[in-house]
Amino acid sequence: MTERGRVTLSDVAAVAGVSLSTASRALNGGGRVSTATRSRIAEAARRLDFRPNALAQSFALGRSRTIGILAQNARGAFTEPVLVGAVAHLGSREQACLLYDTGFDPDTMAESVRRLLARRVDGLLVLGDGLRAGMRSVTAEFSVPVAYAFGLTDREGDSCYVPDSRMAGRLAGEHLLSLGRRRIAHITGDAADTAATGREQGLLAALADAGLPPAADTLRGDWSRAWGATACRRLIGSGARFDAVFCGNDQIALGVESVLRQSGRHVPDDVALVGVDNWEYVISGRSTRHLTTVDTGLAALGAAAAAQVADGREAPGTHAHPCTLVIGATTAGPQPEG
Amino acid sequence: MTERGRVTLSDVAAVAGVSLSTASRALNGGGRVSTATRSRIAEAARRLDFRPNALAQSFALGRSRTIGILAQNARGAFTEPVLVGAVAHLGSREQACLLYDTGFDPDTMAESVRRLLARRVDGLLVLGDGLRAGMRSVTAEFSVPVAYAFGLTDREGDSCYVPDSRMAGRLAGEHLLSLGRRRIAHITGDAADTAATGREQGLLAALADAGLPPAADTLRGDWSRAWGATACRRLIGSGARFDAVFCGNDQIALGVESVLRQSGRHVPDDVALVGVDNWEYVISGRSTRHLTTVDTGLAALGAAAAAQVADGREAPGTHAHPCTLVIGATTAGPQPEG
DNA sequence: GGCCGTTGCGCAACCGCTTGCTCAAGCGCG
DNA sequence: CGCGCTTGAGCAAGCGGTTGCGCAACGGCC
Repeated sequence: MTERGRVTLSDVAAVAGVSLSTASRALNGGGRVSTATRSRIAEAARRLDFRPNALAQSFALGRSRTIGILAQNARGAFTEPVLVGAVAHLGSREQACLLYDTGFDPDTMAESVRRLLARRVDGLLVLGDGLRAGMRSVTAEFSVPVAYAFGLTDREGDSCYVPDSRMAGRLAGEHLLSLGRRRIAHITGDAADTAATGREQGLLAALADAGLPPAADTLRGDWSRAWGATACRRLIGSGARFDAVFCGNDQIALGVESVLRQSGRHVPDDVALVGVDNWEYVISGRSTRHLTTVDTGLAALGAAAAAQVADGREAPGTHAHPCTLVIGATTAGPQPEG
Repeated sequence: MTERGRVTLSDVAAVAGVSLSTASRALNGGGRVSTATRSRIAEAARRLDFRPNALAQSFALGRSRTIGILAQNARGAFTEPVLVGAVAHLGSREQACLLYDTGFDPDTMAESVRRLLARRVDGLLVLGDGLRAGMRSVTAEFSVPVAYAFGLTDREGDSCYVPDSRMAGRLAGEHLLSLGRRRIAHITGDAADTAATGREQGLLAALADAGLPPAADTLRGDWSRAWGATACRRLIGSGARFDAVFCGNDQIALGVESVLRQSGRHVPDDVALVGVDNWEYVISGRSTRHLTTVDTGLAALGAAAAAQVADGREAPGTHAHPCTLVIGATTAGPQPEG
């Protein structure tokens, strides 16, 4: 025993003077074992520094302690945080994960599903690539829990986790209103993207609650800085008066800010600015944040979806994941730098 | 057989009319099996759609098909891409991964190491948090391959993968020189960070090769946009003449750009600008990139480190991972928007 | 005091696959 | 023609646990 290898359960049993089965039952909490015997075995395990062979255990139990992850585009800017959040959470629950980056090809995806089944994964997390199109549901092909993050499926009742876009718009709107802004314009991205429409709805709802109309019709384009600049010029050119702009994402906000300054307007005194995505990272805590933005909480979203897969039993269905407001210089105080 | 469960190897053996052992050897390629028998078994396996029980296989082989990942800070802005690159690569090699996000506490780390050993991981990837401080080497505690990404260890001979900071500076410098810029200034972050010093050295080397001095002394501060703005004002105030600024990261570059414009200088005609990190994401391919930057290739770095762990046999030692130049509007052509 | 229910523990089967060893057959060479 | 080596294939052990079932001891109740 303990020759030069590991301590096995039979070592523990021998030391405790019981049989393998009793030792197993004692350590797993199940079965009928007297308190005295149980503690004797526990003590022996502790003394020997017994660590169960996870491989054998998994095998005997038929559970792999592994969660499969199917990503349509793991390297996407938005999927990365979701993925990391999920993987980190799984780690904290002692679950390994096996990631297949399938792209959008149904055949590759089907093949990956077969591989995961062969590997006896304990659960499956499917990572979408945003809200553009519904994913094909694979829930029925698995007997283990399946959840979807950052995307919706074509099947009712699947556990889907998506950012709460309406909340993002509402948070931004309410923040601007709380600063006394009354003429709020909205510049956003792709109208086909439900993130854009959700954020817009949230903003409009906040404005409606305050009894205010938007300062101008929503300007829709793409998600780029260039579009933000173009749209801002158009907004200025239209003659509309506005004291705040809610931008569909941070890139747009940067473009807008740039044009505002060129036109002689001061940010945030003349025009306050809010983006979405919290793309600006802060390395040291000292530096102040430039852009006020809404953090969509993607990592937490990934963790929540992972929790559903690993631990189960949140109610199935679509979960809109909350977001948070992050205040920066573009809505607060004077803006001293850059 | 095939009752209601899975197809097992004994089913295949029975169909092929051979013993379990022969079937096992035939499918694994090893042992001595005649070509005829081998193909008969392969055919049977195909017909039955046999998929080996990965759990049992792992158990018998003593390999978990799992790589441990020890991250000091998984949610760091820079570790995320490294992590995703690594996890994705491991997936393509059929390796699961088990992530422990330990923080910097040595005790937590030691406990995680023990857990990973108990789980019989096939390899270990340690994810640092940049180049600030050396990590404690754990290579000796494992009999399986260990690699370190995004950080160096306190032990000679470990397999470490870090970004090539000098190359980043050199690429930026050579690009600016190739555009005809001759008065290149440098604004960068924390002088204690080897990423900052490496990039600076690379830039200076490129300038020296061209027989040019820098346009001004390097300005060192932090990595923030605010510092970029401050430094740029200082640079202008110093009266130095310059037609390009290489910025230690993209945030600094944004701050610099903002001040340049306020001061009436045109980017890139009057002053060209290069950052580092490639922080600007591009959602649709159409939109043009704003900032010229150096992509440090963190995902590829993670993949390379993972490859070393999973497949082994690159030479051990420190590997400086190459980076690439990404051209945007701040060095190319006229800058139409924002 | 006898009977039955409960409790505590061990025996042995089993999970599905890998692999060392054994044995039989085939074949070339002296 | 016989010997020994090579080749092909099977037997069975073992990996390290889990678990159904059986058995013995014990205690309460009529």
